[in-house]
Amino acid sequence: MADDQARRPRGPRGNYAKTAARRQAIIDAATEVFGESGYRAGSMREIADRCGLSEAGLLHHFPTKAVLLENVLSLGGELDAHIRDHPPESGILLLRGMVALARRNVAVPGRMEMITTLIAEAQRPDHPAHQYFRDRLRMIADHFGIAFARIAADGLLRDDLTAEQAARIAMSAMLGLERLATAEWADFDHADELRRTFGLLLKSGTLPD
Amino acid sequence: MADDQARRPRGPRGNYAKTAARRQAIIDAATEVFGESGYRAGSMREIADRCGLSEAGLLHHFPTKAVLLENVLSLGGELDAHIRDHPPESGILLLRGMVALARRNVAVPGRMEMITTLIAEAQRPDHPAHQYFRDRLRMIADHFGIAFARIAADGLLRDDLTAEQAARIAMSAMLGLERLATAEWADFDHADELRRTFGLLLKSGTLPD
DNA sequence: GTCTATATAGCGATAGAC
DNA sequence: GTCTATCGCTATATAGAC
Repeated sequence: MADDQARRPRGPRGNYAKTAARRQAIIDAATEVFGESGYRAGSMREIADRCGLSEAGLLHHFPTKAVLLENVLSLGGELDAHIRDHPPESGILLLRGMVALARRNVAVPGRMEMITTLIAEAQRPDHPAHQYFRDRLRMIADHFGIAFARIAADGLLRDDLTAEQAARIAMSAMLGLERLATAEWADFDHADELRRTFGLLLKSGTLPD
Repeated sequence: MADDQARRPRGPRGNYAKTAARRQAIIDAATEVFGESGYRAGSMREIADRCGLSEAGLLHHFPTKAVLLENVLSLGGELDAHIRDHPPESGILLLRGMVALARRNVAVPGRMEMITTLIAEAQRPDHPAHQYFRDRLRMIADHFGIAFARIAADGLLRDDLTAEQAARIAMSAMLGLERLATAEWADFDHADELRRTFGLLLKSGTLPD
């Protein structure tokens, strides 16, 4: 595998594919470990062990622990980017997008646990992921705010709620389900439950699937 | 402690008040530190420093870090005991009790942060507080289950929801608001927002205050 | 690119003086 | 009841051999 790559006259030199695969394996292991133990308590040794690597070998790919965390989070950012880069044309569509996002997040093994664990830990201003989660929460809040402002303008919101109240309730539901999802006995369909909650906020009583 | 008890026939001897005050100061500091850094990352040194005590001096009052955590949590248990020991006669009253509990929890400075932080950390089965938070979540789930079963039986539940669905939504709302409460820009009345959410689940649309 | 060996630092906890 | 001093452990990160 390495020899094929080395013989090519142009393009990347070393065996990049192998390195990329190794990096991905490290990121996957780090997601697991950070999810189980958090950032600070999760050790580089544990991550290295799960990749069949020594600690120093791991540090060759990611020079510090904080850099590794950044890479783990930016992977998650690709999911979040879906919200950021796709401003939907209607509030209802945005709610549906949130349900879809929740569905995808639960599907990635260990991801929910990692997010829950890191969010709590990152409350500290000096935590490497503090700013990231601050921005993420703010972004989610803004999007719900926009969604319900439009829904209210379209006359689809329940009469006894303001757009701000509805946005806060919707956001609490999403955050709460994230936490409930980590309980092993909570074996219901989280995304569907979120859809049902959103429906309660509308005049019609349901959010179309 | 055993020696003191053996020697004195009745009534307290030494300056017990001073010791009790010191213990309380330690618990307050530990609540802060565990809330900011979590149990594992939060150090006994940091806690000792905030009390103006040396590390060894702190360990005189609480022999190990785990024992200190137990004492910090059992303080919170006094709040939780309110739910456990006061089975209300109606589902509506139970919901009102939950709103009141939320109101009290937010009022204790640093308590919400500590709970959020420790819950995430205690996902690991080997964490000293794992069982405690497992039981706590289970207890909350059970109480919501009972509450909405009664509400449904009384014909007060929305027609398009089952009691189980309503209980899950209510619980998610409570957990989500706990997390939202730690965001510094979320300066709304969390307990009132919870009351509003509960109202959405009822046929009447509102939960009486 | 991966290893062994090591530097450096912080942790919880103990021993014993005062 | 509180201190200083210290032990034993684990952590991140570096240096240099292969």
